[in-house]
Amino acid sequence: MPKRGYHHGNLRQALVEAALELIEAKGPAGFTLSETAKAAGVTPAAVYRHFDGREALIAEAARQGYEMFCDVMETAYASGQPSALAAFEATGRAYLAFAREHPGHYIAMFESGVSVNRSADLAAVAGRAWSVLERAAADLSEHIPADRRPPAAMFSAHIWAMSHGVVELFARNSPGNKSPFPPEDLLETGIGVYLRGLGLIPPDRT
Amino acid sequence: MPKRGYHHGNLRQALVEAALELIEAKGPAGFTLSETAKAAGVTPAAVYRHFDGREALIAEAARQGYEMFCDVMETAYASGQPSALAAFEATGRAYLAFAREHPGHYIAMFESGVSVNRSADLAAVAGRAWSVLERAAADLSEHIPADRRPPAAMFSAHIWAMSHGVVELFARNSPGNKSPFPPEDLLETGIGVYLRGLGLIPPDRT
DNA sequence: TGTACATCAGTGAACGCGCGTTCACTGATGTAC
DNA sequence: TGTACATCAGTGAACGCGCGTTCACTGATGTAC
Repeated sequence: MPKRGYHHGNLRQALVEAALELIEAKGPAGFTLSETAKAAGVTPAAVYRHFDGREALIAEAARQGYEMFCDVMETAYASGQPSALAAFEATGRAYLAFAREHPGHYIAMFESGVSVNRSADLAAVAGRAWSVLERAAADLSEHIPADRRPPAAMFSAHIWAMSHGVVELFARNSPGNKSPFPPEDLLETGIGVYLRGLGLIPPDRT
Repeated sequence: MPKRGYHHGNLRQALVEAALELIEAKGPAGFTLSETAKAAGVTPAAVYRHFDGREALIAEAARQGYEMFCDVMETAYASGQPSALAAFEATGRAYLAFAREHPGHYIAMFESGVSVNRSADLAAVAGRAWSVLERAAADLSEHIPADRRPPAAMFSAHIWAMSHGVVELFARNSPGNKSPFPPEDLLETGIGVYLRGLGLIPPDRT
């Protein structure tokens, strides 16, 4: 880290990180441009050297989140290859791990109210993330007889919905919303039951 | 409706309804006490005749939501009896129907940041809602051999997670987040696959 | 039925606050000669 | 190496705004006599 004088050096990224910490600590509504600037040790006006405004800052945080999310999903997918099942299960675990390790990013991506269509960049990277999950689902569904096979998009939508639901309802340390089970277990078993329902894993495997 | 003069007549409920419409239209962050008062045709200060403040107003909206939610869940559950499966499926459908028909309530309940432990009333009614789903799951899981039976709480957590995920990701008209399938279908098929995974419905029923 | 009065739901003005944003500026950095 | 200068990242003061909340008040309602 170079000396910190009048010029910050890398304020842009420092702002994104300060924003993420605030979002993580106080939720999407708790984030303000002014507080973010203060947390980065800078005047609110300085933010405008790097971003068009408040929304652009959150959007950049979300974009970086999607970028990382793509990476972890792709890595997980590759790690399970050539087994379609192993690849799929790895992406499910990666999803939850991402949400837990990067709650600020996750909130910026899904709960900040920033539309994914705000910019072409954002839409592109979000689409990439989506497609990893869909590819994993499509690979896996090839093991299902064609006449009983649900569309891969529906398959992945189910998994995404369950993953997101587990994150929102049980993986947040929201006061009083005590989770009856560790969210990892909840998601793992939930997906397990679901896959068994598709006939993709044997009925009596636990 | 009595004449609308200086005294409103039923301002308390009118405020709750105005708040719900605002939440529905602009999301949980878009809700403000002042705007709610204006929408009800009243000065912001008048709100304090009926509520302790901003939070108390949202909490009351959430409470009424949980109340209705309990009712529809219980009705759905009863409607499927004595078949545990029919009762369970009806509660799933009722969940989504509630979220779609009463988005303001749903948001107040799950996305407004109001803790369910804010008051004893709220906690009690939320617990009741929770328990309907759990009871439906418990009934149904009795048809599973004891050694392969997941805890009913886990079972219902899975279903709740998938339901909530479908609502959040696919049942909102958020711009650009186009749903590939109608959310009703998504949830119905998702739960169907899940139940098949538990061996609760025959493998080749569609 | 009519009058006096208590009640209390709603008014309207005011408050302090933090927000996002703008603007002319200043001072550190780095390049040209 | 040293000086002049352009660049531009950050300052600090100011803005208008809407927020939640408070307060003394006013005027409609309904009850007692």
